[in-house]
Amino acid sequence: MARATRKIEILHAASKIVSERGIFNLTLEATAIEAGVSKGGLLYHFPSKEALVKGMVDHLAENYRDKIAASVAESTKEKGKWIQSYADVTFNNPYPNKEMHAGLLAAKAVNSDLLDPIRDLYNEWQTKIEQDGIDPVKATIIRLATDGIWLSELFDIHHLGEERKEEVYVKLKNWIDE
Amino acid sequence: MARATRKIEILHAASKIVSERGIFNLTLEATAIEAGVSKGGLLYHFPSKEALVKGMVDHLAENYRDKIAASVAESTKEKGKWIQSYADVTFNNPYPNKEMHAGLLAAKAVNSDLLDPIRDLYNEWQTKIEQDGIDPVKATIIRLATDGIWLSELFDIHHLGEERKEEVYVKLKNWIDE
DNA sequence: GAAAAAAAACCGTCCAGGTAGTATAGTAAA
DNA sequence: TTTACTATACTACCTGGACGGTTTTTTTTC
Repeated sequence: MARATRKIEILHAASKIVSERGIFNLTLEATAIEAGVSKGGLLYHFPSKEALVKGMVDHLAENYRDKIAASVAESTKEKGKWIQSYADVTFNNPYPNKEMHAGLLAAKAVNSDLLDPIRDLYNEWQTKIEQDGIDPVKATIIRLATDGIWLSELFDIHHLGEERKEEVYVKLKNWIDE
Repeated sequence: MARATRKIEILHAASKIVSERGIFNLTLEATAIEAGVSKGGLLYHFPSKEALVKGMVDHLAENYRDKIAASVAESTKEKGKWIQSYADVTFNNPYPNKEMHAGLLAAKAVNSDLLDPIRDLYNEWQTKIEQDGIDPVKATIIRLATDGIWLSELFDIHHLGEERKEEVYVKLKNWIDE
């Protein structure tokens, strides 16, 4: 194995293009150039554009799952560790979120079915969050609010100031332990 | 055919295509066919694809603004009528939301600057929501949670069951008046 | 442990099909 | 006369993917 990283490099390149230049600029050639590989080389790893986008989504879903799981494993809380971890990771990790944004947009554009791994992820989390020792409705609201932050970052629609964002974060956190 | 409606029909057709077939199928020809107009006719109203997408966003921003404003005007509440209206409209109006989804995705794909009218809208609402007689952090959380519903509908990621959605809605509503 | 064979990783060009936008000539109604 | 279109043809360009190579790495054989 020359290096399993080549595939990953290509996926990062693709995400970068979507983030910085938009989905219409995600072409095979542009991705190849960004990744420093030839078009043929790219097609060796991902035999079609759809395969490339599928690769993006699968990869980020796995990453995100691990990230949350690691945070949960570290937690010493008795109740609400899942929702706490979900909020922590989303509020404090701009980087994987950016890849997530790119992956979601690309998948939505190319073929909605490619979003299935994300759907699975959400279903898993929602189940965990609802069975985590706190009121499931409350937990769901916290999840939704966290997703709301996400939506505004995805479209750059309305950035809460850092201060207000922090206030929201603290209030949600306290609410978990109430 | 009535005059002013043609442009709007074209915009609806464009939204429909984005919703049902994805952004890559939003071509000038497909839009013209869907709207029952010739390609030349479409280009008469919208001289470029970007102009078309701009039309989509401008139109839906205006619509949404009116919708919320109407709900606020109807409200008899003293406090929290803005956040209440925002939640009401978003939770209970699947239709304009669909157009919003299409417009957001199209604008994000074609040219992020086209999202400016939506940004203005959000800034206006956020200001109103924070100056509406209730704790601004609480109000912001409710807004975010409402946006969270939106996110999951946009990507069809995780549909809360109707029951849970209703529970969330009720809890948020009660929280406003607390 | 070196040579040979096989597999994996990668290159770069070519092409058919599609798309935005232009051009033009004409029609119908207000 | 202007506005609001229809219909068709055309251009200039881009893109996905096929294809036939080449190089690098791994495995097998002697």
